[in-house]
Amino acid sequence: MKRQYWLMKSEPTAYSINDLVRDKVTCWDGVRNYQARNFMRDDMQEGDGVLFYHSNMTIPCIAGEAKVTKVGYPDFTAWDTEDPHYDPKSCSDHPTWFMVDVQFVRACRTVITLPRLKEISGLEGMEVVKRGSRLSVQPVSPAEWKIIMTLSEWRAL
DNA sequence: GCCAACGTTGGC
DNA sequence: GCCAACGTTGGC
Repeated sequence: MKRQYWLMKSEPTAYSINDLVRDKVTCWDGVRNYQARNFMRDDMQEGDGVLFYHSNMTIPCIAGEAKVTKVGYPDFTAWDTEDPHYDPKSCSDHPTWFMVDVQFVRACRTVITLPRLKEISGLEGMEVVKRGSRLSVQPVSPAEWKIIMTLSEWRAL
């Protein structure tokens, strides 16, 4: 299948691009929204591009690029009663929640802020620039991806 | 810290 | 199946 692109939100206090630099690969656990779950479970393919987005900070921003290295599989943190995202409705023989693995690709030399994204012609349709957008995993069109790749210098590590 | 927007829950 | 109440997300 043709390569697809995504934007994935993380609160940097919980998990930041620097954490991904350190870990190289991480499982994207803790998503508890059906629409976001469906993207991870049904649509994401190995090699897909990911924009790593820092949400819930003073100035939200795209902070780096990652790629999908493992397609959707059950989010086992949902079965862990100690986990903050524990969900008693999910059981291991019929999991409710799914996650993917993502691998660090490169970081923005200077992050691409949300206010800036809103000013860029061609990005008006992006989910993340829309008011009230809460979806934490969202598709990005090839055209949008291409534009965003020109908006920062990218630092491979 | 506030609050608008949104998703989920549960009573009916 | 409707919808009010509630909890959460996330920009500001």
